[in-house]
Amino acid sequence: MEPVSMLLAMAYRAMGDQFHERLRAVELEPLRPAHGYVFRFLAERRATAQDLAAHLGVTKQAAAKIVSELVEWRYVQREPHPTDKRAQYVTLTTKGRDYLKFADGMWADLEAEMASVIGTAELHALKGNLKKYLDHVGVHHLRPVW
Amino acid sequence: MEPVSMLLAMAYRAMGDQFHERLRAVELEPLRPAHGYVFRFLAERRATAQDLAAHLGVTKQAAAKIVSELVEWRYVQREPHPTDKRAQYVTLTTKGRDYLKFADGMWADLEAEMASVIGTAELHALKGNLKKYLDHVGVHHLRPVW
DNA sequence: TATGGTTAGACAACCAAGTTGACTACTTCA
DNA sequence: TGAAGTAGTCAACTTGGTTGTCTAACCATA
Repeated sequence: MEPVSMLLAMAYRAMGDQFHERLRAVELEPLRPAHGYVFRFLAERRATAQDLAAHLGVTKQAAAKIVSELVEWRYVQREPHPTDKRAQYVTLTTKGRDYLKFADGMWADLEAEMASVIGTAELHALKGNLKKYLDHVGVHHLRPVW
Repeated sequence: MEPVSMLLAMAYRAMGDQFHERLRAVELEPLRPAHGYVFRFLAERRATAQDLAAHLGVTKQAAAKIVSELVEWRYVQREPHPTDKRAQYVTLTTKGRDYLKFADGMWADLEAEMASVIGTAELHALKGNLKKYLDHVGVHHLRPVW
């Protein structure tokens, strides 16, 4: 039997491929996986470009480039930082939140398909065990898989 | 609860991070994930650069570059194609097979750690369900997650 | 058996997404 | 209040890919 690592990679890639295939049908701007990680991060907090850089695991210059792109496409906007005049907060616009909602819907569809294949209880157990493992290794949030 | 897609990505990335961390301690050449996919593919068959390109989902030129690199490091070697004078087979050297064995051992260690956290039976069920899903979506072998 | 279409691999020019390094303006702390 | 550190920008470079072109070899068919 294949190692779990390989099965995890295959399953993740299979879902991701279907996600992007469905996405291609509707989207305008060429959104890449990195953008998804940004949206998801910004959904939970206000963040500076530096915060994003740390989260994505890239340099601040790379993060700044991504932010500029997303600002241009109006998915995010810059706001003055209340206390630090050097910094700017980056936040989701309505368009950004709408996109995230749409993407979450597609992920949920793919999850439902998985549930229909392996069963709801099995899916629930699978998720529970993955969480247990993640908790054990101390991973608590999604970082990019590149 | 997070979507499965996210849990799969997190778990895969968590295992991958540990793998590369352990790898860093011993390796000489700067092997990247792409190389792992090449080794694993070559372990099962003789392949031309074109076959590799198709498997990796990159152009033949990109595949050729990777092959040249691995030949230089002596992980793989080129062999004349028996019937097609244009083509060359790429095969693993002893060094390549040794590396693969070593890597598989590390993946097995990480899997054992997972088993110790969630239980052997649970791990077995998890793998079985992932395979069932992969079978349903028609994915039968590992393609790179980039 | 000649010939036209296809394919494997090499070479070159280019591109995208990251990097490092340097700088300014502002912040923080002893 | 001065020195060290930090947010963001600009510019040069690196890397890992791309497209485009070419040659030699293959293969189908008339």
